[in-house]
Amino acid sequence: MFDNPSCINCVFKSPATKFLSDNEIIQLEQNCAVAELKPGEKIFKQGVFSSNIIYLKKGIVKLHIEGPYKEQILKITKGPTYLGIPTTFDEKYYRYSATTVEETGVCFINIETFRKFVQENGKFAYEIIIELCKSEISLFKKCINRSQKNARGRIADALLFLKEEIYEESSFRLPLTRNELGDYVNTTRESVSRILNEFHNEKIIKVTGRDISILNEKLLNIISKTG
DNA sequence: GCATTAACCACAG
DNA sequence: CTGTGGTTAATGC
Repeated sequence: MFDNPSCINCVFKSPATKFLSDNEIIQLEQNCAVAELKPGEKIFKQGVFSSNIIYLKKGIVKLHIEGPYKEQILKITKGPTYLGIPTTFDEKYYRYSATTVEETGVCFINIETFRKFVQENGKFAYEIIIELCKSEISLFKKCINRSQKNARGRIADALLFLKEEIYEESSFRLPLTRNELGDYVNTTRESVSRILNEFHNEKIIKVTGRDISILNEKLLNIISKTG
């Protein structure tokens, strides 16, 4: 499952690691483990001692948290990106979980090594900050989406997000079950089912099981804004 | 009151 | 894991 990585020649090198010196790259290689994960595998789990920063090279991942009543999917993200910085850098335990939703390549990076790069290499640190900023802004959007829109609007928003930010195509296969999509946009699986069917009947999207094609993006945009 | 929205429940593929 | 129908509670004219 684990291989010794060759970071210098990695084709998935992150913007941040491009600023590492040769010496630092060697340190990275010595303090990092690579793994290929199948869909549905946990990368890390809420409540467990956190000791690694994860670099997601490729693949799609859901970040989720066990709330007082039910599961909440916080965000869906794809590589290349780092995972777990907020919960590993300054916290003892993972405050949320990360689970793959498709074939995924990850690197587990020792937190002390990562911390050292941030402290000693300004350009590296700058790239990390940029990524954290983007993530926070995107979460602000989701916050508004979840709290100020009706169910149709929230689902429309999620479909547009998947199209634009994840797949970059109008047709894609839902990475989540209806239930999980509900956990993502704060609704029930029944409502997700019904609304996807409504969109289908209104010729806004084409739904075949988990396969989605967006037919009328303009209308979907309007729905995502107004419900 | 009346309509709309969405959650909850139950049952069936 | 999904889809559907009935019911119910909350909210807004």
